Amino acid sequence: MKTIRPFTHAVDRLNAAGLRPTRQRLALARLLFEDGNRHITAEQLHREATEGGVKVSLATVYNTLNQFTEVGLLREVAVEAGRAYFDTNATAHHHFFNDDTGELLDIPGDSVVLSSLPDVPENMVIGAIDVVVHIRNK
Amino acid sequence: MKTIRPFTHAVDRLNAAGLRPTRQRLALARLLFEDGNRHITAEQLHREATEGGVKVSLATVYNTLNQFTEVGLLREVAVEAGRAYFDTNATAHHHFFNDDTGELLDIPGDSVVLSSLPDVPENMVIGAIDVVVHIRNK
DNA sequence: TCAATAATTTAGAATGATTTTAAAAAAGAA
DNA sequence: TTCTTTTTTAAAATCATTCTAAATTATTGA
Ligand SMILES: [Mn+2]
Ligand SMILES: [Mn+2]
Ligand SMILES: [Zn+2]
Ligand SMILES: [Zn+2]
Repeated sequence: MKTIRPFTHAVDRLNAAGLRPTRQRLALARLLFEDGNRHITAEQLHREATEGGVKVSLATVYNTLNQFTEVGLLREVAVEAGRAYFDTNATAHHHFFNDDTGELLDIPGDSVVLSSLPDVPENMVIGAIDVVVHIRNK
Repeated sequence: MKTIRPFTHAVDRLNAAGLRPTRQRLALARLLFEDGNRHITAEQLHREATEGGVKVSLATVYNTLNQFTEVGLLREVAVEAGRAYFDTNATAHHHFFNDDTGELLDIPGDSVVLSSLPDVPENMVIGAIDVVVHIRNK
């Protein structure tokens, strides 16, 4: 008996998001979501697709990553100027960033706690809180 | 009677950092440090200099911002891919980032407290912790 | 003071990431 | 099938940043 889990298949995610399950989008969705959470750049995903025999242009990889982000399947994480990382875990969580290797890593669930929040400026509201813990070897 | 304060003048900062106090570096140092803390991009600083009658190339603005960062007079803050912000407060502190306007703002001293830190991966050490609180209007 | 030397600045080219354009291909509807 | 809309794509364009190589400026040490 099969347990019903949401978004088990890439095609379901795309349908739920109102995006046509095209060959390219399906292939990229599989690479992104089929093996647990990932943190990846457009270039990395494009290389991975190409090496895996998926014929897709870099422009489409960018389009797709941006579309997935718009519909909430991904989120963008800013760790250093110049490179955009996409995170397959779109829920609120924080990151280690290895400054030496450029690797982005999730910080486990509740191991970072913000015990107090600052007063937000007049007429402003908090959208998201990003904590990046920079780490290096040794 | 004059109170002796460190780095009151731009020239002192440059000397202390072992950087020749050239016309361009002095002008940029004044713009950066003479009116309290600032968060600024290379383009912004270049425009400000140019409008203020200081003749300096964009390449030199980049060179200078990078040099100042290397010697610890500035630090770089990553808030969104594509743009590098430089912060005249190089000590540890956190930021509000206005996603609508691109304005970067200090969070007052101790109003953000990380009450617990994550276990750092094997053979790794924490370099810095950046907290960015994204805010928007209304 | 003055040339020799070293550091700095600069215009413009180059790079790298990302977006745009406009046309071809694919997908969905009828 | 056709018709219509969406998607993909190659190539060009854009934007931030760095590099190159030559010109300028600052420092050194007779
Ligand atoms: Mn984007
Ligand atoms: Mn830099
Ligand atoms: Zn993550
Ligand atoms: Zn700051």
